[in-house]
Amino acid sequence: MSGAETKEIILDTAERLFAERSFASVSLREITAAAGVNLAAVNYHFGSKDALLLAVFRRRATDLNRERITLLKEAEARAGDHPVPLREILAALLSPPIRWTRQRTSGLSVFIQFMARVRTDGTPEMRKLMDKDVGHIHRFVVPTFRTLPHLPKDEIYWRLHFTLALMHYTITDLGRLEAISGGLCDLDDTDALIERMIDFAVAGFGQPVQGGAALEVLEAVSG
Amino acid sequence: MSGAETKEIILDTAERLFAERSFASVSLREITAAAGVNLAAVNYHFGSKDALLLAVFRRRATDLNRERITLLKEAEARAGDHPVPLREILAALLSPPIRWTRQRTSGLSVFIQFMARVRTDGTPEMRKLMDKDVGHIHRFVVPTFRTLPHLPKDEIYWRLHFTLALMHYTITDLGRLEAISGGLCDLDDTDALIERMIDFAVAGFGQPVQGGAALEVLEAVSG
DNA sequence: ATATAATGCATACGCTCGCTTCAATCAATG
DNA sequence: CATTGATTGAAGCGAGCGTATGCATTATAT
Repeated sequence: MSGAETKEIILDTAERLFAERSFASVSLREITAAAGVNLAAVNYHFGSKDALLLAVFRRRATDLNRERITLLKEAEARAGDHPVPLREILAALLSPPIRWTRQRTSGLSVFIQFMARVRTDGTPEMRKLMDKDVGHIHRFVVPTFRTLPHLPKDEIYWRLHFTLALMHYTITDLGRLEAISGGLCDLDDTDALIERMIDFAVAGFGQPVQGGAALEVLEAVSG
Repeated sequence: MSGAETKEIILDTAERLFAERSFASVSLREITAAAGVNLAAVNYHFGSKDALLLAVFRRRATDLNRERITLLKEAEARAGDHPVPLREILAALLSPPIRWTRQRTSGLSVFIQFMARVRTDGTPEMRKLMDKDVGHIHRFVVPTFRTLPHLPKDEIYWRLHFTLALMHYTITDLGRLEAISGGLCDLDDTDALIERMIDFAVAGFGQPVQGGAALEVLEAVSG
């Protein structure tokens, strides 16, 4: 096995285990045993456990955001001079991570769960990783302002926050839905799942502002 | 200091630390040091670290669900023979944990974050705790079926899932919203926050079913 | 007041952790 | 084939972990 192959196997295994359990509860011995490599390989190739976590993150994070931005730019191109329909902005934001989650063959799937864990595992290493990801959201805030000019900006932030909630919770706790519904909900149709989620979010954006009606937004929302 | 006092202090401190960081990354030495008690006190009063986690959970979980059920029953009483307005069902489900989160003086606040961590910390101990909480949701599913008889049941499950997402994400990641919005959003007005969240969810419930319109639900939703 | 139980405290055990060391092995090069 | 640099393997280090033990201290009850 070449050195590069060893690195990849370690990254894959660590990504999977970190996605499943908390950073502190996964030991290097467990990772290396599952990966079939020597214990010392992690420190040789990555330097430390913390650095391994960072490497897992780095390997895929840029890909994900690139995919989102590509979708957003396509939507902007389609819109021309007009504001981008909200539905398409949200689709660019939500569909890549959801799709990644659900293509079971690829390592991208577990990476999304890994990301979700990073957001909730309160260790300092995790928080550092999280902060690297805040800036990308702003790229989606700006076109949303333009699409929904009648909504106060703080209201848009709130509703984007709730939209991210849908995504985040769906990624981490879809199994819970299966348990609650007794298997009634079809979790395998990814496209339908994304549509459902976007429908829900778009409806949330379309509601009038608290304390005052703003029905104009309904037009912009439906694009 | 009496034995009961010691137990309470340990529970408070453990609850806080477990809310902040992952179960595995918080050591008994850290807990007992922060609590100002002896290291052996945990094993004396609770038996083990796992048992301490369980005790933290037990102490408050019943209170939370009792409060939710009380609100739901009040809403049912007000409704009489009519279906309970969706808004009130969701308020009963969402407002207790959100209120608990935001009353900074009380330990209830950190307990909600503790619960949120339990849901995402993938350790086996945590999963056991999670499973204890599934059943309570069903109490809210049934009246929702009755209020929205035109919606397919799986659709209701989906939208309840999304609603729980709003709650969960808001509890865990409100700081993120503050960062993204640059402090624009007012996070201190709890009532307004709850209203916003319920508005968003009600709007999501009010949308027509995928592939077909069902405008009747709009009446039921607004109650 | 004295006996008895409950609790607090300091310490230590056994274990696993992340990390290091150093010799063995492999691959490529001259 | 010998040499060299990169990688792997096995063993072990000190530190921190959860837990157990033994004894001091305090509270309770007769």
